[in-house]
Amino acid sequence: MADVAARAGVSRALVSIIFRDQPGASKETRERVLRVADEIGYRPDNAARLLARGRSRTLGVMFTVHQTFHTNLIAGIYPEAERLGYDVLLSAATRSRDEAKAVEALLSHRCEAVILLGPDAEPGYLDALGRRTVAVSVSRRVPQAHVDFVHSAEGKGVRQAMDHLVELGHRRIVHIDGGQGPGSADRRRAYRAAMRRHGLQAELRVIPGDHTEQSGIEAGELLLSERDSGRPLPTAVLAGNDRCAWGLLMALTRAGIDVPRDMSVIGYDDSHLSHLMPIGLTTVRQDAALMAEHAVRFAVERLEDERLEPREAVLDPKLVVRGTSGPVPEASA
Amino acid sequence: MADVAARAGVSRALVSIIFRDQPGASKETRERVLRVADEIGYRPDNAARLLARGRSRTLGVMFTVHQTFHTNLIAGIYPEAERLGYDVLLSAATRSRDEAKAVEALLSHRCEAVILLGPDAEPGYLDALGRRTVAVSVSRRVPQAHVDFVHSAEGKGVRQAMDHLVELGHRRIVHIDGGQGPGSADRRRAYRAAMRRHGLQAELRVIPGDHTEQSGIEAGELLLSERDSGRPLPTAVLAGNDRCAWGLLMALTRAGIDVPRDMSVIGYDDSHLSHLMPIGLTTVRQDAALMAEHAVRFAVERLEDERLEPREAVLDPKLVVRGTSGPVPEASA
DNA sequence: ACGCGCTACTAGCGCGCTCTATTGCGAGTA
DNA sequence: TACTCGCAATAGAGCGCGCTAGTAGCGCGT
Repeated sequence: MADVAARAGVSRALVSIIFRDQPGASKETRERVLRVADEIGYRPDNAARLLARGRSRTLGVMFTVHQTFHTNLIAGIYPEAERLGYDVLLSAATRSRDEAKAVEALLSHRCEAVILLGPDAEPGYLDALGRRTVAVSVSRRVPQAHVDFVHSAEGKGVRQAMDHLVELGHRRIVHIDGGQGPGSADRRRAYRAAMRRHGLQAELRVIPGDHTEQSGIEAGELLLSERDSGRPLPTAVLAGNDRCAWGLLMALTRAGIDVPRDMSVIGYDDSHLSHLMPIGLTTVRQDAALMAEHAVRFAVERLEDERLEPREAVLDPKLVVRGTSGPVPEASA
Repeated sequence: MADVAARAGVSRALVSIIFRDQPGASKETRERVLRVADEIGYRPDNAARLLARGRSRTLGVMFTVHQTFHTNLIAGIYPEAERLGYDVLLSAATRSRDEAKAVEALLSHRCEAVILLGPDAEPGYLDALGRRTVAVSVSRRVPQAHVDFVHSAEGKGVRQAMDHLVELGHRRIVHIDGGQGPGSADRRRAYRAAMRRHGLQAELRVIPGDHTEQSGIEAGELLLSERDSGRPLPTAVLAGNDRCAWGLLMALTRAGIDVPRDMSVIGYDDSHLSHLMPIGLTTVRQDAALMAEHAVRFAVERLEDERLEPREAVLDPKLVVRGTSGPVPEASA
């Protein structure tokens, strides 16, 4: 920076002003300085900036490798952060690197706030973290922790999906559970409520699973083996998420079950998987871009007004009807 | 830090020494300082450290959202970097944020080197970047650029896969291409060479595609529609990668084609997708952990010895035989 | 008595930048 | 002429740390 100043015949302070796009420099000087900087390849050093500013204007994002939905969120976080003048730093939690470690890395790089994508940490940790810094939890609600929450109204999404299936004449509707995954508890509860509301409590059935393709495959194999021993297949399945639905479809297709003719399948997330099958997966869309936008806004607003208390955003998901849901099979109608 | 020093009754310098785990402080003082620091919640500020040190000991990693293989690499980068005493910062390229932008973010945060996972940028840019800083390209080879390369011997992997298929009696082997994707050109070339070597040049066929499930589905539909107009199906397909293989399997299974009875399918990457089908996907494993390790080592070694020239690591991939490859169908034998 | 080497600790500069306060200067006003 | 005003530009402190060059104290041998 000093070099640039010397070469352009101005003070370092003026160079600083120019690189911060602040008023206080004439057009000509501005251009000259920028040109000189370009010539000698000068680029402002962020670390020093942060240090001098006291504020880093940087948001940290903790995510989990292998979670497809997280990548959608990340894609949505960048533009919103940029719009609000914040920088974004990413840190991944992996098998050998737990969430706390990923968060520490962010904090030590002076992130002013952390956005946690589907955190799996215990409530006590989240609460402590939320009191030490501004934290936002996406996709996971932990009411007792001092952090913002952004998630979708799981209940509403499930209800829409269930209403859709019932309207198509389905009665034997099974739910494959998402286990400990974010939102699963709410989805399970909403499934149960919907079954009761439609007078189908006798048909209610939850198959344990998790948010992986593997659990969909296993659930499918379970259902198929049951069919072989006489129990009728359900006419519709509400999967815990898209990956699970995808695994289920795999198992069904292999067994010659035609979806949606013989069975309807509904996923959850509207991830990129949904578009893969030629017929498309009927699923519940969680608007990742909107969730990301809220998460960033919550963080930034709390940073800029310390008195603000953590808030909660519950976004409405939307049923996206594609090819894997259809009327109930003739035989069962 | 000054607070800690005051509270512990020592100088700032000593606190600094203790937090850097350097010799020069007695056991008792060390413990006392650490205890005090813990009490007032002090944690060293990385940004200031970097600034003062001149060296950041931080590696930047640019990756692309939605690339499953990248997440495996990331998981492998962390432990190796930690082992060598380096910190890791992640920056994602998305639809609205190109690679250059992601790299700039890393550089402005004082990363000493950047590791580019499957970069898609043009050679000129890579070369310029490689001269400005230490850069490592993983999965993509751009010989004319001044950067290290880590990739796997695509040719060897393809050859193993082809030998495996030929040994099983296959002759009509089609390759679905990976388009511009990293490694595709080599894989395509190796496929051609293998076909010729086995005297199958007459059967040689490359279907254009890319590294997505969608392209696998489309290729599958193409093959099926050709069958309907009389052209026999290939007995085996070598897909551009696992995602493509997965899409192909989807299309085939839907059409009642049994894999591997009617057709063999081989993927590439050994991503987590490979384990999803009950029978498992025969694929070529690229050892992500090993690639990550090499990438980190290349970067670090070049950082610590400026005279070092960029190097290239070509890792041997390994064919993993699972359930989607089998002997050629009776009728075609 | 002296120097010597060792450990435990400290003073204080500087990393590259931001920011507040201040100066210089030409134009507008009374 | 004397003044205020506004703009362009600058001086200089300081952000939180690392690091070099020290100092103080102590046991040792001569």
